[in-house]
Amino acid sequence: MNIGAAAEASGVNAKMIRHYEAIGLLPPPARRDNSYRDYGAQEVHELRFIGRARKLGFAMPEIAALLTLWRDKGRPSREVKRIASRHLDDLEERIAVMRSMASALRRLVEACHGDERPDCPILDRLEEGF
Amino acid sequence: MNIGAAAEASGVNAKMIRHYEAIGLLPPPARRDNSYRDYGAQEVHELRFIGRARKLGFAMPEIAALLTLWRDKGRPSREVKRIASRHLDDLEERIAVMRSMASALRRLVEACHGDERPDCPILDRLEEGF
DNA sequence: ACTAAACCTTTCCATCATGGGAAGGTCAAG
DNA sequence: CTTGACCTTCCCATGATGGAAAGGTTTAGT
Repeated sequence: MNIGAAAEASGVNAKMIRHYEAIGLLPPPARRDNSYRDYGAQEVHELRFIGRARKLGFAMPEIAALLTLWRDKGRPSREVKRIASRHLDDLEERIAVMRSMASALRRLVEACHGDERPDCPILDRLEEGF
Repeated sequence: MNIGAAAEASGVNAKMIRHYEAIGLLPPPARRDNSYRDYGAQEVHELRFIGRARKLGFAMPEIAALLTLWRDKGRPSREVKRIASRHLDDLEERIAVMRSMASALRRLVEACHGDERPDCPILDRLEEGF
């Protein structure tokens, strides 16, 4: 299977597949005589795994760790849970930050009359920082 | 006022001040004989504005637009409100995405017993994608 | 007056995930 | 036999941030 077909089958585009190989996330695949990369079902399976982990917002080092654990059929689930929990904490932290940004902004937007007059609580806030 | 002092006074570090100048967000400041950048109260005021906008999560193009409006004392608040509203929508969209990531992950983490046994719903989910 | 520290300058490089584009080789269908 | 759709590698760009080098200047301490 060429890289384009593997991309299609896995949902990870060809550019990214090469990238994941370059950063060592994936082992270099077999090459055909024409030097084209050649992928099989297993590789596509791993690519799918990566794609799903990205959709859950895992960063690349975390994905690398999860992938290693996934390949190791005897891994302790403790390890996996630890990585996922840490990521979850991180996500929740970032959500909290964004929520506080959003609520501050929402108050300002609601307070701004938004017409042709120049006075605006949004700019006041950015100016004064109160 | 040297760049270091302006950084201290505004809370925006010197590296970033030069960067904002380089991307055209700030006009090039006066230079002293020694070619050091020379800042006054107005510049520090603008830097503070930028810092606060960053804290509210505005992206640089948005900040550039807000800064232009802020400088224009006769701007219609409508413009400002429009930019802020759009950013707010964007923030809320991203929060929603992250919340759905987090809740999916939370369910998985809770379902994983996290001991020395190898079976793990987190990996199952990444594998199967159900 | 000399020296060392603490500034300042520019320029280059790196991050992280993603992708555009060039230049060139290969393959399949018309 | 040409055309178009692949593939290859390599370089560059993003956005916000910062590290580091190599060099000039100012300030403080002796």
